[in-house]
Amino acid sequence: MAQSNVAEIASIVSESSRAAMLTVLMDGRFHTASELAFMAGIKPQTASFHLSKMQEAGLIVQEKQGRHRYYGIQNEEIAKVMESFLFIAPPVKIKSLKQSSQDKAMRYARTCYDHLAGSLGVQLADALLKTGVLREDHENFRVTEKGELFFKELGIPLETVSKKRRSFSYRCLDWSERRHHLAGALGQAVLERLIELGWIQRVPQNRAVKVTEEGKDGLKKTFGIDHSKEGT
Amino acid sequence: MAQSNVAEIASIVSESSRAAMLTVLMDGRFHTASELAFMAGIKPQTASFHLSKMQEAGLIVQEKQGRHRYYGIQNEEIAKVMESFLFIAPPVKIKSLKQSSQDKAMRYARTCYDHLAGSLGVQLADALLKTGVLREDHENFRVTEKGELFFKELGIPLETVSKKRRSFSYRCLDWSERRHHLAGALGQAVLERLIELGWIQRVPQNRAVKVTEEGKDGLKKTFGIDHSKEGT
DNA sequence: GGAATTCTTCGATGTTCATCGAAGTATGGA
DNA sequence: TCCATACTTCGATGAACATCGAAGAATTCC
Repeated sequence: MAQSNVAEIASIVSESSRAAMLTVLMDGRFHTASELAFMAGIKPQTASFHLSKMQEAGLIVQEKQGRHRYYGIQNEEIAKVMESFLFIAPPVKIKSLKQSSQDKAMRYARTCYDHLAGSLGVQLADALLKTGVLREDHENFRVTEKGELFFKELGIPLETVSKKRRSFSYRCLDWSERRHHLAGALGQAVLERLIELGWIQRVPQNRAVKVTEEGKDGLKKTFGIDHSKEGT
Repeated sequence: MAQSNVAEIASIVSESSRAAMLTVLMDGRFHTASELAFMAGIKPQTASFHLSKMQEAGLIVQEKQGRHRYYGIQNEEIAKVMESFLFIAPPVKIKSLKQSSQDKAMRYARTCYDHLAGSLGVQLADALLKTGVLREDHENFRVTEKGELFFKELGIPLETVSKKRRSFSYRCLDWSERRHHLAGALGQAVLERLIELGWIQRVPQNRAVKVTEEGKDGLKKTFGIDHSKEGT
């Protein structure tokens, strides 16, 4: 009767190999087909089959580069929905000490698609609100006059950022904190800049990011974020 | 490898009969097993099988009443994720004139779990913000002092509403409007009150709601909402 | 107590779909 | 030109699972 297309999207995500690949892609970076196959523990043929299926469904995009094919999440909205899944997905059973510390690290700070999430991401958004750099404006954050100066001093040229044809600065819900953090082009720019400054570093294996010693200092001075403990 | 539980939840929703039943349940009301079976176009046995599966997964809850078993969406979070699915699900292909006007009506005003959504829901939240009844406060709306008086006059006793053990007044994202509307216990209370006042009426077949003649008048006077056209 | 209703459990059936081996296409390098 | 790499398409296999008939449990009505 009331055949909904919700089922179609869900059926894509429901397969464990595909879900695994999507989870990998949630780091916001592009990955090759064979890399994704390896991460999901399947043969390249099978991965190819799944990837084309997900591409057809509009969940991911492909970019050819020589004999490699790079795959990435289609856009922010897809990433957002994937993230929202974690809201109701039962918490992962922690089996090992290693997993436990990984989980802790992820909850503290991770990338969500192309911006910063986790406790650190939420603290950052909070700090920017509190100091009047950003203001809440319906679904989005808005940069105040004071904010324009702030980002300039931080080394983020807003003119360039706002030229990209995507939503500039919207609020993204954080599954571990259940609070919003900063997303959109501005969120991406901030993440990039923090990495560039050497304040945080991506962890190669997963979406977690690590705060460096300079980072602790810089985050304290620039944003007033004091963090006594963090994940491994 | 990195077996995610996201896949488990998705696999529940991915089956078309289950998706159909969940869609029906998204009106926020409880329905009997046989009613859901009929709506999904399957035999009672099959529906029973699906319902127990969804219950086990924590998506829905059961309530026994005599020889009937009533099923409903587990909680707001589940409803929220279901709603967020519609964000990325491709728009339904409109085949008939009837479908087209149904779609129009749904977009104009519908229930989202237990509160008001659609264009009307968003307009309402906007109006309450503009007049200073509510204020945005992170993920939630907050009732101002002025607001307390407002709701009292509207016939909604806030003391009673806030006693319920659930989030009082949070912001829910609207798939058709891509804007937030009012959810939580307060959102439910407002919907109930508007129905009680006879300003809006539920449509039996689906989640759409209809604004009555008194409703047009009342919404205009109380909230300043002027609506020139609505769906059928 | 007996009949009707509402829903569930069990078992058999058939279809859908993920998987991988084998073979085919494109790209890059020697 | 030939080979290696990266990825795809095709076809066969096997397993998971939705479906429904039949029969069983629980409840209400007479």
